[in-house]
Amino acid sequence: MIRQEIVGILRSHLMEFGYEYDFVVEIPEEQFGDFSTNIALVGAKYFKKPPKEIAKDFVEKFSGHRMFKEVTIAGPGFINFKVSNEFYRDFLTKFIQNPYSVWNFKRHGSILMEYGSANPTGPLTVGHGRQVVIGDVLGNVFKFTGWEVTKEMYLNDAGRQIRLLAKSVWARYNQLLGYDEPIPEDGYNGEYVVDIARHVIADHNDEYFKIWNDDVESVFKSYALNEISRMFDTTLEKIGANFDNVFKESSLVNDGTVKEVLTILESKGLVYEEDGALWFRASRFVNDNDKVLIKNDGSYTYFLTDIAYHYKKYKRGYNIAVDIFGSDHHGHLPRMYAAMKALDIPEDFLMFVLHQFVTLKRGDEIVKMSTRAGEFVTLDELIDEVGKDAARYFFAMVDVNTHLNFDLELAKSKTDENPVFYVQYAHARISSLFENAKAKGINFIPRENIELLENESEMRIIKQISLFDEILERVTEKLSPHYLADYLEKLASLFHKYYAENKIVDTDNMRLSNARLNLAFAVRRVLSEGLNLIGISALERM
RNA sequence: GCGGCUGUAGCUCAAUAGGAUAGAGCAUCGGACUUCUAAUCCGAGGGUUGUGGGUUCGAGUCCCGCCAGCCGCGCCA
Repeated sequence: MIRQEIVGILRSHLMEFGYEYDFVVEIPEEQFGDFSTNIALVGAKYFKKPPKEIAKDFVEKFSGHRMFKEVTIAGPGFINFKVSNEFYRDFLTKFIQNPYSVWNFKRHGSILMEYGSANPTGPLTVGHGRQVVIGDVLGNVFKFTGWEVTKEMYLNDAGRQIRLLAKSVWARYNQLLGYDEPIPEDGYNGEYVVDIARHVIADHNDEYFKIWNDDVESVFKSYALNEISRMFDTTLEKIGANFDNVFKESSLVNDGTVKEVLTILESKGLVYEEDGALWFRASRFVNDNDKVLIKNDGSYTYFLTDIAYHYKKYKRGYNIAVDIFGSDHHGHLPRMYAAMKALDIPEDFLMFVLHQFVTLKRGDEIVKMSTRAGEFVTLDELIDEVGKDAARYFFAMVDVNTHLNFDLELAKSKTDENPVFYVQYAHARISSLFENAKAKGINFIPRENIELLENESEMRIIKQISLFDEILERVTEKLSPHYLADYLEKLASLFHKYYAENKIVDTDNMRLSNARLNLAFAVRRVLSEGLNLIGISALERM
């Protein structure tokens, strides 16, 4: 917020000088000030003057400006700003009165977030967990910053994999009834497959023993789907993922969207037949090979239904669609962009977040997760072991592009090795301050005595508070939630330090106590908003 | 072979559109609880940013080559 103001002022001064070019206002190392700009350095080639002289011209314009305590030139020509205490105190007062008056969120459009999409053929994995948390947090932040958000999960209930699962369940069903039917090749081996078979037996006894046809397949398919959906729901609830909608692949076939898309592509001459299959001319739009839409056995590829899904997303009126996948799906991107172009859907409609993989560790030991052998650690087990808060925090705390090393021992530990509690503790600490104040007969009055705040650490904290909206914007621009976690840790750290150095509740100095409680109050507000967005609990007491 | 991501302190990670002396946490070592919660705080050590070139006032960041790791390159999803 403050940064935007500085940018604005600088830009208008730049225009007065008769120039227009890009520059940055950033937060430098503390010794240099609160904010800093390279406007004079970048301007050298336009002004045709040395950066330091240009800087001087700018600095003159700032003399006597109420917002700043100091504007100086340093190094090769940086202009450094030190914001006045008065300005910070005004900011704090406004913030406490109504945070939304200082949070600079515009009204944005509508956005459809798709994530956690999985074949309903087995339990959600740890990898899905990362994806779900990234999606959930991004969705929360988008909503908070003024977007209309729909969080959606796509269920691939129409393809070959779900049929394989049905057949696998049927094989287990026969085995349970005493016939040694082998699991199909590429089938599913996990224990949950046996559980589903048990359900079928409970309801139908040996009705389908050694009988396999299309009708039987659809029976087993629906048992499998129901069971797996229930498993998904349980797990998703445990990790606190709030989907607005589950979208079934099969609905695109049933409501004719797939056909509609095929018709459009055909009418544009973008499909052709070869080897008994129907192909899409992806190579016309992107640097990739053509792709199959309909296989030679007449069934649809995942690609075709996914095109239909995205066509439908666009038709549903969203401004932007964000898809979150594991990085193993990056091969899917070019063909999707090609399809969007083919359907005349604007280029900036579809955005992807590809997150890197998760490695589970127990101390130094890597935990093997092999899906085929059915010996994976499921997301469910992970949450049971480390808890929702730790799981979410760990998934949200690193850049989506960074391979995540998830240390189970660390996530579980209740010691200060664990970064999860740091922020929560700051929140709990402040809550206890207020209890303490109350017990000592200090009656907290919002916005009173703020003029008594004057030391460096107090100003640092207010500055950090003032950066909240900008950090959230960054989360949505860069599509990575880790900026928020970093921010909250920094704020918590500043507060812990402040707490250690200053007595906040002090009956010998009631007015100062009230001033400091105001500051603590604002910190707690930001912490709880931030923790909320990440989806972990803001505790009153620890 | 081609493509995507990654390589930063012993470990896990940051570094805000190319900015100033590359920062945190953990671990290690040394301090701080008769005083608002020590799940905290203070201090110390720890680096040729994988490697070799290039671009410029300035490179962890951009370009080219090389090395290493992960992931793709299906009529799987």
